[in-house]
Amino acid sequence: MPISRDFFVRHAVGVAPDLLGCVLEHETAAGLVAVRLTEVEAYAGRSDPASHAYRGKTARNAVMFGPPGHAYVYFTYGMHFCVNMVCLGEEGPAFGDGASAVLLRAGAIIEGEELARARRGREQLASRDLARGPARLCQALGIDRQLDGADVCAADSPLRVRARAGTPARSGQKIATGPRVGVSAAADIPWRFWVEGDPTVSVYRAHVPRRPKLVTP
DNA sequence: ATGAAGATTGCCT
DNA sequence: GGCAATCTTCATG
Repeated sequence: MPISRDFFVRHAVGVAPDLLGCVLEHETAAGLVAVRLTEVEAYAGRSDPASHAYRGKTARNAVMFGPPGHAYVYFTYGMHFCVNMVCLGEEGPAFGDGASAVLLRAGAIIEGEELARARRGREQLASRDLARGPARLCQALGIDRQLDGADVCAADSPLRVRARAGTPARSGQKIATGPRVGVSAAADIPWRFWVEGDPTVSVYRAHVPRRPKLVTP
């Protein structure tokens, strides 16, 4: 049974830490893959310079301006997908004027590891690396543009979120926070949340600006 | 129409 | 730690 929509009907900064320990599952003809989430990042809407919603609604980010509890999937770097959970906007219960979301950055595969491994391509990967990173997580679960807008609170949806059994604290886990990864703007705001000590949490990599384009003489 | 940057990753030295 | 891969999106001319 999927998580209640009410879970997402609040701001992303509140939702993000509560998503740790929840399960995201994607069911396809090939089978089902499920991950227990271990790392997420919150993005506020219009007020957040790092958010895709900062400059208003466009064709790409339209789902973020819709109702909470749906997936916002985007394509980046010419080859990778990342998935977010849409939450409530900043300006109250009226949908369409806020657009906050939580980026799912990493998790541990708890079901369908064989399929996840096949999708990831590399046979020699350690289990912990299968969904360690936002684009890897999407690749392991087979998430692509087709799932943009999918309702993760509906039982008949191919992409669903299941509530965690207990709080991380209850199972002896601590939640750590820090600056978001890969964002140049608002780097001082600690809206990245992860399960401390979990081996599936992604390793930090500094963002390197690309070298300038080569001009032909 | 054009171009620069991007919520990244894998492989190289 | 550095660099290439690869293409969509958005801002600007």
